[in-house]
Amino acid sequence: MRLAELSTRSGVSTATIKYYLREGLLHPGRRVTATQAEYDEGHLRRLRLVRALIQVGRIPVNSAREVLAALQDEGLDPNRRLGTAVWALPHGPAPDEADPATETARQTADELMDRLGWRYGGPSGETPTVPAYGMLITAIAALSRLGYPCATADLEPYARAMERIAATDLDLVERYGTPDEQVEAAVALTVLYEPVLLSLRRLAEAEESRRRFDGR
Amino acid sequence: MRLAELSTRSGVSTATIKYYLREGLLHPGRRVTATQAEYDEGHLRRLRLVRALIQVGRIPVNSAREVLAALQDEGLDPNRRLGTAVWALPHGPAPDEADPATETARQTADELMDRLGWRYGGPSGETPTVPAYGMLITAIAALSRLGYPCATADLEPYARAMERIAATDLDLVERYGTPDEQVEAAVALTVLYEPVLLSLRRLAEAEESRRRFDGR
DNA sequence: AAGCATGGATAGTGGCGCTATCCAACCGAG
DNA sequence: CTCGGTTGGATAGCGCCACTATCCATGCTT
Repeated sequence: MRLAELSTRSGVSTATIKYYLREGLLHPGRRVTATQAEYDEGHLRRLRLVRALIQVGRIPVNSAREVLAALQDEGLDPNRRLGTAVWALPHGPAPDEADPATETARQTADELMDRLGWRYGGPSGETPTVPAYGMLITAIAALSRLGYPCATADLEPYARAMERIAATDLDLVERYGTPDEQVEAAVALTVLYEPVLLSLRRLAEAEESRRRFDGR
Repeated sequence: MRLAELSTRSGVSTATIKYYLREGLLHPGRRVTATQAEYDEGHLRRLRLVRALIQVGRIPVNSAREVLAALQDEGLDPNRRLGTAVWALPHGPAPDEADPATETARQTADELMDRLGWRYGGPSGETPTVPAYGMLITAIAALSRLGYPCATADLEPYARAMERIAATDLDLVERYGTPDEQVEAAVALTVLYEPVLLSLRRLAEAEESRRRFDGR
C-alpha cells in the first residue's frame, strides 16, 4: 500500500500522514526504492489509533508519541509498558504548592485513599504515587477555592462508582488474549472511554434533572 | 479594590485580567475616574470561576464566555439558563456522517438510551437531542473503528454508574438554596468534577489492576 | 511638583496541529 | 523511450489560541 491508499483508507490527508511520520507517531514504511515506500495493515491500524488518541482522546501529539513508544517498547515487560504509557498520558498542571488550598485538598485525597484502601496515592509508604493523584489534588483544590464542598464523604460515592467502572474496564481488557493486545487495549480503552463516560454523565444529568424537576 | 489587588488576591496577572475584561469574561469595574475602576468581591469570585473553567475544566475562552453569559442571563428562567450554559460547553467534533461506523454507533447509542429509558438522545420523538448525545456517537464510532467492542451491553454498566453519579451531582446541587446558586453550582460541578472523575478512574484502574495481577 | 500606578489600546509571542509548496526520483501508459 | 502524473522527503508557512509586552494619557500619593 502506498501513501495515497493509506490516506484514502484512513480518511487522513497525505500531508498529515507525512507529519505523523516526521513526528515519529507512525513507523516509516518499508522502503522499496529511493523515493517510495510500502505501508501495510499495521500502519493503517496504527494510524487509526493515532487519530483516535489525538482527535477523540484530545491527547497532544508529543504525549501520543510517548504513549505509543511505551506501548511497543520490546525491552519492557507488559506491566511496565502499560505503566509507562499511562504515565505519559496528559495529566494537567501539577498542584500549586504555594496555594494553601492544595494542602487541604491533599489531606482530603489522602483520607479518601485511606478509606478506600487504595495505595497509589498519598504518602502511604512503599507504593508509588501515580500522576492521577496529582490531577485529583489539583481538581479538589480548584473546587474548594471556589467554595464548593469537597469533603471525603462527598467524594466517596464518586470513587465507589469509579471502582465499579475500573472493574468493568479490566473485564474488557481481559477479553484480549496476548499481553501485547491487552496493553494496547488498556491504553485505548482508558483514553477512548473518557468521552463516553463524560457524555453519559451529561445525558444522565439531563435525565435525572428531568425526573426531579419535571413537575415544576 | 483595584486591578493590582484583584491580581494578587486571585493569583492572576494584571495583563491576563485585562485580557478577560476585553473578552467579556469579567465585567468592567465600577468606573471611579476616567482612568480608574473599582472591583469587588464579585469580580474576585467570578475571576476564580473563569480560571477554574479554563485551567481545570480546559474550556476554551470563547465557550467560557458563552457559558458565563448564560449563567447570568436575567431574561431566562433558571432551567433555561442551565440548559443554555451546558449547551455552550465544548462537546468535540460532530459525528462524521460520511463514516459508516457512525451509523452503527448511533444504533448502539439509541438502543442504550432505549434500554435505560433516557429521553435526551436518539430519535425518540418530542424531547430534544443534547450535545452530549453527539459526543457519545463520535466516541463509540471511534472505538468501533479501532475494533474495540462497544455493544449496548458493554456500555450499560458505564451508563448505570453514570446514573448514580448524576444523582450524586444533583444531590450536591440541591444543597444550594437559591436557583441562581443552583445553576452556577450545576455548571461548576459538571465541569470541575470531570477531572476528579477521570483521575479517580485512573487511580481505581491502578488499584484494581494491582489487586488482579499482584500475584504474578 | 515628582514619580509611580492605573486602565485602555494595540501589537506581539510561543506553541500546536496541521497544510502548502517544492523537488528529485520513480512508475506506467502509449 | 518519452512524458505526464505520482511518490516520499524537506522546509516553510498558516491559523488559532491564550496570553503577554509595550505604550500612553490620566491621576493618585506624598
